[in-house]
Amino acid sequence: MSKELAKTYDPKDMEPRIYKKWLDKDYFHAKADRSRKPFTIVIPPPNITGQLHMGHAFDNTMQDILIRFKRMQGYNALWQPGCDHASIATEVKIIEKLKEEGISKEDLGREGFLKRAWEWKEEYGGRIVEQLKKLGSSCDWERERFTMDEGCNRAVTEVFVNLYKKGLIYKGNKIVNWCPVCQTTISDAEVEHEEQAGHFWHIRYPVAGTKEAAAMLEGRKCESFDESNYVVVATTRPETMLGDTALAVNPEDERYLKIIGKTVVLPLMDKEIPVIADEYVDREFGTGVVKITPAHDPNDFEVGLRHDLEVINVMNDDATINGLGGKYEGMDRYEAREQVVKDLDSLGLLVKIEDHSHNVGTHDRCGCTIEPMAKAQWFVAMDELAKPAIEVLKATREGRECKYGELKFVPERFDKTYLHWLEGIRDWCISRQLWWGHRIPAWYCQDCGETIVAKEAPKVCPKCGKSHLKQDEDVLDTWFSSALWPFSTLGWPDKTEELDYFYPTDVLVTGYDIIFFWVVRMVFSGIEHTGHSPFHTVLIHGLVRDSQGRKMSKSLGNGIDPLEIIDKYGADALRLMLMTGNAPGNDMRFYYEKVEACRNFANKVWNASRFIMMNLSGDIKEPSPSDLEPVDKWIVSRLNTVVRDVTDNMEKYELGIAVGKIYDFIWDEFCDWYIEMVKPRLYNSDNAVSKNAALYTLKSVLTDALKLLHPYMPFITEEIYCTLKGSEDESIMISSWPVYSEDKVFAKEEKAIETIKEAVRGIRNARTGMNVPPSKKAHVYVVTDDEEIRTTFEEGRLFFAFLAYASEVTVLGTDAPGQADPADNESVSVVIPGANIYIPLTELVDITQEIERLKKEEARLNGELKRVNGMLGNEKFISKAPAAKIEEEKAKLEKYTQMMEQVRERLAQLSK
RNA sequence: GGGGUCUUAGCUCAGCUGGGAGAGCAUCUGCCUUACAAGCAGAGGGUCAUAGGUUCGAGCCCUAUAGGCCCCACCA
Repeated sequence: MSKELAKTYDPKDMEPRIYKKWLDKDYFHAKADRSRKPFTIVIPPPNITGQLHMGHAFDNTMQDILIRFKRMQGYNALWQPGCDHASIATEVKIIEKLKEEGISKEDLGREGFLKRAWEWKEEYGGRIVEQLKKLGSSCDWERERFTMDEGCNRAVTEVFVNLYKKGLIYKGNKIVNWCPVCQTTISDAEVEHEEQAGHFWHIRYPVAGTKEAAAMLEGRKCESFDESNYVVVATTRPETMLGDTALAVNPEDERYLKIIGKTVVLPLMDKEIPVIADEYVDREFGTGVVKITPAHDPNDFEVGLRHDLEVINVMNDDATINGLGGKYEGMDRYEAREQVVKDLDSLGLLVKIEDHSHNVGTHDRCGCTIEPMAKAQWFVAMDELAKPAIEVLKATREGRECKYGELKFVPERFDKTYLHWLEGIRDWCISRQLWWGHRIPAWYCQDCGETIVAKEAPKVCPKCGKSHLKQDEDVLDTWFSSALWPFSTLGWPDKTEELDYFYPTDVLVTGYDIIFFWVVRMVFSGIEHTGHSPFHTVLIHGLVRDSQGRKMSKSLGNGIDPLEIIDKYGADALRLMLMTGNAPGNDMRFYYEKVEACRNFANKVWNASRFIMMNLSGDIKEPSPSDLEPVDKWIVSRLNTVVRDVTDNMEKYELGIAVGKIYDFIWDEFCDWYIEMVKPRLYNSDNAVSKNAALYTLKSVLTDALKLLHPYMPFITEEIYCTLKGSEDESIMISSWPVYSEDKVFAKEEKAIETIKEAVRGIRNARTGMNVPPSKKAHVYVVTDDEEIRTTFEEGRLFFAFLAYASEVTVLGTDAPGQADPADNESVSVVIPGANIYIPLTELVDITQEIERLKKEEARLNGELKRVNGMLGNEKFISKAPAAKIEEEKAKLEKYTQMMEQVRERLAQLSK
């Protein structure tokens, strides 16, 4: 006894109920099992600060589709879930919250703060997981992990220590990106460059020992300058001159040859600095003289290294000037800039100010302008790590074997993004001046200064034996642990069964915006620590934008909450909307109309299923092949093709194309044609065999179509499937994926039904053209000398009549004896290949209208003939095109020629 | 400065290895045809940005141009 589907499609109660069932049945759980092939996806771990947004919905829908598809195909599918501690993002949020309570993180102290952070994690960490469940995500929740759980912590320490021992992690005093607001370093990937309008200040630096220098040193404004006694430097950041330790010119610049090796006096700081020659200086740019501030500019830092210049950091961590900045101490960097310019002007050293737009680095999180600063930080040396990560992708693309496995991006164009970043990569600054995160496993001996990097806190210093050790205060960049995610979650560094079985994983799904942050780092980490690329395919998607194409963002307030959409339209509709009509890697816009259209499709599926079930009474037996009618074979054959194409598309990650085909099949072919075609058989109980064949076909085609749709719309398909099976113990998600079969190819029936469809369309078209209401039935004559067509219409008489609003169908030959000639003036005619169809509409027909219509048809055929003849008349086409294509065109020529004859004949009759 | 990408119906977008231009929404016309008005049956609407090229054949491949978007980059 099957229970009935509710009258209207209502996802609201259904979806949570079904999700709970799946959980209860443990369908999402995957265990290592040597007898089966694994398929693994690791989730991009959402931040514990997170709320599900459209981007997550998009990303996770794609993953769920792949996982469900593979699971149905028989793979042992694991979707490994978990969350990210999101070091800086979470810390910032907690600080905000503390601020509301009127306390700072320093008030709490490190330990107290961490306690609060863990409380935060407990409170908010589970929220996004609940939201992912609402979306239908079939993650193996029993394996849920966290980047700061015990296992991940061990992986992080292991990696850090290993890389340190290999010399690939080092502590160095280098220039880093410093965020004065967050008061921490950030990596290059976290810096956003934006064009800003600024100025070029041209400043005189007097040569040491000149009268100009003397005047300056006395604090007098110099009124006249001797040209050879100074050089002019153009700078966009005058305040950094407080830390200048040289001026540089190009060694081949004739203008400045004489001054190389001399010293100038640094204005305001009143000290002498050398003029050096370095290739780095572009003669054409600015004045050709560059001030060198090694502590506050990455290029200058490099120049400083080459020339052994002093590095003077003139700023505090909040970007105010420090004690090394003379009288500007305490001023903010922008205040200092103003004051410096003013002071230079009063000394007569400011030549001019030009407008100049230049790129300014900002922190992607807070938007604050980055201050490059020389600081002692921990780095990962990238050169050696990048090489195999580049190699594995190139090898895959070139079809070469690679010991690191395979790696490719879908779509392919993101290869370039990946390679370009890796090829130009600089060392990765991994230390952060934060508290929430993995603390760096380095200890410093307070007595002898030794640095000890170890998995466990050392008791005594191995060098001096004293026990006065202090751990490094900093934590690691949050991406350091994310980089290990594909293997740390499977148990690494232990040799677990899971790691052995599920790793390397298969596909990674993520947005193009985090290729640098995450994908690159997972690949080189995976290769370095496990010997393999952590996945063979990276499926890249774009951003979900608002209806005007803007990024959804909090500040704009244009974000659309997926949960609201799920609440209103259902998760299935949302999922379908996200996957429809979008090419891989492209951004998409969110429209309510699109969600509605998808909800309507769900409703269509619902009602079609309801209709079928309404008619399923008693036992439906599998009919013998001979009991299947041509229409049944037609839909089976069509489904078979769709199964093949959809599977093929999905295997190539063409998820949008695949679902488009499923959608068209269900709506157009199955609902609008097949169901309508079999209705007369369902309503007529006289022929039990025929009715059974129809019902069986309806049920089996629906079942397979639901299976194809299941990865995209898991809830509705499960609900219908179970109702159809009459048992809640069944589940479509563990049913087997339909397979293409040669036994289900019915070419003859496909052709026959297409002929009938064409006739039906022609008749409907003609009737509409004459404004005949469907309720007005009419006698339809099919006139043909083609035996096959004749049989087709004889066999399909019942449904043909139903679809063509016929009171009666008569099939006859052109010279049928004893029949009234249907081709009299009082009828409408429809021409299809191989046959003429006449409908006497005595009282309604309008001859002029009919002639008009036929002339239009004649024109259309003319166009077709012209095209075909053009091709076939082209010698080059005949000699070069594939034979099959030529045959195809010849067949068309024959078809159109014949139809044209029929049309002209009819026109001649009517014009009499 | 380098790279990528887009320009297809009024709107938003598909168009998989080149072989008769598609969908959804919108518009127009009929239909309450006993699964569905969240529906059914029809209709109109496109020199596929521009100019060349390759090819028997180009929305698709190549080159250039125009405009839009994105990413990367240490020209002070």
